[in-house]
Amino acid sequence: MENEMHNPVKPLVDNIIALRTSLKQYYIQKIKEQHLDITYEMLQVLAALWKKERMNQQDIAVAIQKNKASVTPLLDNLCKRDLVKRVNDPNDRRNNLIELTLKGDAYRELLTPVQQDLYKAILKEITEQKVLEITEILEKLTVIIDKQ
Amino acid sequence: MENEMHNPVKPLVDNIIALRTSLKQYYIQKIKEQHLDITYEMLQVLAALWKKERMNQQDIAVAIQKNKASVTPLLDNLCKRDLVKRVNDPNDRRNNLIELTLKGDAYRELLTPVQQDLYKAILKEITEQKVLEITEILEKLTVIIDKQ
DNA sequence: ATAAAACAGTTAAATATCAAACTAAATTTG
DNA sequence: CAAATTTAGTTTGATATTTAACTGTTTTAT
Repeated sequence: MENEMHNPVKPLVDNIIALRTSLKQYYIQKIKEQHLDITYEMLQVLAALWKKERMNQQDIAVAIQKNKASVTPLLDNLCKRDLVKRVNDPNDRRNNLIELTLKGDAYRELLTPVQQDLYKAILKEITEQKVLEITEILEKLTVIIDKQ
Repeated sequence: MENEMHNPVKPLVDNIIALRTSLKQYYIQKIKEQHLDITYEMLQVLAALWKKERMNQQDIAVAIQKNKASVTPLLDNLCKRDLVKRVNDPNDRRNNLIELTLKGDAYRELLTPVQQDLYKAILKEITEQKVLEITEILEKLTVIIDKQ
């Protein structure tokens, strides 16, 4: 959002949006280089499942910060590509438990290095101390905004 | 993106995405409170035009960090709502010059306070010095990521 | 001057997003 | 225990996003 006032927060907001765009573009490019037929958003789902298998769709929605109505078509597309499968939960028939297929798990080996490369590149130029410090401030910022 | 390693960059990335989501949600809520029939993305276009009138679509795309193919339907929707109009550029017939309508300009009075309120709320809890500092680091981060 | 390249915008097709309304299942409450 | 509420997931409808191919216009280079 822009206006004519001089306010230091405006460039900050712009940079947050730009940074998120750059992150997304980074992953899109790496996915393309490996000729994988997935989107950034599908990668977000896979990454969440690499961390914790067998989540239901609601858990996935929370983990990747999306609306549960967005998760339904995302999982449809991941199933179509044989990367995950939906499994009934016998203990609570409302749940779809989401499981990685072998292919979905194999993508881990292809894509976690991509993540690690980026993290290493960042830590080569910014100290861990600084990273922790701005993480804390961004967290605080999120709280402030959510309070409004 | 997640994995099992302990890496301080992971929480930073998560916070960037969360913060962008919070920002978007903040504006969506304020738009809703005023019963305005626009999306966050349309607001981004309007805000760019409040700063600089009569941009072509390419300029708008750059200003709001979107693909030019995304800008076409965005402007279609803004025209449909009578907030902007497309004007032919006699000097370069490739260009659509985008102009605010009276209604589009009136939205400025409704929505710039929303922006200012947020900026003030942030500066009440985080010093200007800190804001400038993290802006600089985020800028640096974007450069690092784009270089990969 | 003309051919090639660059540029602005649109379109198509696939995907993603969100709110709201909905179904079905589980839980809470009186 | 039955009714009310909550929860998980889907659907719908409108919008946004991306890449790639395409049209028309302008600029560049020979």
